[in-house]
Amino acid sequence: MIKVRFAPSPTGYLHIGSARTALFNWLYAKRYGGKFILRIEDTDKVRSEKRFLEEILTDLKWLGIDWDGEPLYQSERFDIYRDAAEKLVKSGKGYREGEAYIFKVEKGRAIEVDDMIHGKITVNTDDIKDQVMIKSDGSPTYNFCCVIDDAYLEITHIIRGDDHVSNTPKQILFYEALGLKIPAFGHMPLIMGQDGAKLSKRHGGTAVEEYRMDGYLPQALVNYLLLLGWSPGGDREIISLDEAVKLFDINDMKGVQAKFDLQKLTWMNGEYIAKSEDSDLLPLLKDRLIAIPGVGKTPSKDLLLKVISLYKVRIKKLSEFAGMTDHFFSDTYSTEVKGVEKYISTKEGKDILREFSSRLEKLDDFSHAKTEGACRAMAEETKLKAGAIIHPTRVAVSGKTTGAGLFEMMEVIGKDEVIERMKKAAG
RNA sequence: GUCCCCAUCGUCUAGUCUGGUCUAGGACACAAGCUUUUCAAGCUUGCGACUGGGGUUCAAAUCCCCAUGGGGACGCCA
Repeated sequence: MIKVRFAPSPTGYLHIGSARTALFNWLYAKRYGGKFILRIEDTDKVRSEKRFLEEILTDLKWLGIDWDGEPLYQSERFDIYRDAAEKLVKSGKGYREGEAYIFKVEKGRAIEVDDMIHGKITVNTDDIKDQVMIKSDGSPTYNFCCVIDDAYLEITHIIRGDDHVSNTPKQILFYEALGLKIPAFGHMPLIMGQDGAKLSKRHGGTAVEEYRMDGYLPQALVNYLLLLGWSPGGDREIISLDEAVKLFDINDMKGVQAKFDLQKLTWMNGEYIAKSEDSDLLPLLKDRLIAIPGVGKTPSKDLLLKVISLYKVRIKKLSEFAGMTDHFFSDTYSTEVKGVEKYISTKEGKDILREFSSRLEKLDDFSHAKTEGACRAMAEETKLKAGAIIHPTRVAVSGKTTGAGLFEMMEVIGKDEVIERMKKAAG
């Protein structure tokens, strides 16, 4: 059976690159009906923190990645690592240097790795120094405990970032010395920033959590990450996790480093938001709305759903929603100074608002069809363009020059409030 | 410096393994237009790439070599 693992170190948040590694391992397991194991690499007892681990697990779940069984903690296995090192020293394959256990590397050998993504990689042991197995403080080195645990967990395929290719021959040496079965390896290229440098904060954030907070949908982030280094072939781009499980083939992974394009991720996020059900968006948007000053009380579900259906096509990130729609939920909404100056600080603007609001007042039915009819009729009679009425009204009612269609907006806000705002703006 | 990996539009990529159907396809971004009450969406069009040089072959984006460029690793970090 296929068995893969993801081995985060709880010394920080979940990096977007690590999330991608986890994602492809998970996909590989799901694709072939295998198991996906979590191993916590907490050998650095000083830097490892519980809160980091919790956040990593939260992020994985958020992305839709689940794991089999309980995670394995390396911090609980120091004795096992030491025993293995001890054995190698006793058999002459290693030596002591103070408290440390060092592995002796046999020179002049070629180590071949048949990488699932890169193909054959050959390294000469002349380029590998003797390797520390157990450090002077008693903790194991990464390469050593990694091998012991991967063998213990019976991992069949190790899929990880390219930054590990140089670790692989070292680890193979350990597998051989310990008489353990060597798994298959696949190294995927790293994600870079737009400028080709290592992905960092200035490229839009490296923590999965940051994207969650900024209002990216997990489906969008996963879809985007999927496309970085993998393609099912052809023109397919919008792919769900379920579909990816069916389509995934590690042979389709590219050996090329890809640059992280925040613009494309954001575009994709907008696509996912627009296609989401209003009711699915509601719980995600509600908390963000309540958090902004002025809204205070919890808006009604009915009102929220109406506004969501009007605005979900206009936002690219969930975080944009509150600022664009505050006028539906509060009378202390934000206003654009420029819009006010242009449309309602002028005499014409005020005249139009007075005239239009008095016409609206006479309506019993405040549906968008009726209010639009009133607007068109007024335009006809006064020889004004409809836009000349609409623009000042929009600013008076919403404080903004952009947004949903004016008449739909007015219908949602309601007659009394609309008239009040218009009169107030007209002075 | 040494070792390893990689190379198609600005970016992500299809095509490369199994040379010919590629005057290289799609998406993001950008530009123009249509639609239109604004914005967004939508539709149409445009811009835009096989890193360079040698081979192999009737034929190369596709195979080989070299150069160049990019990345990674050389920790008693993980």
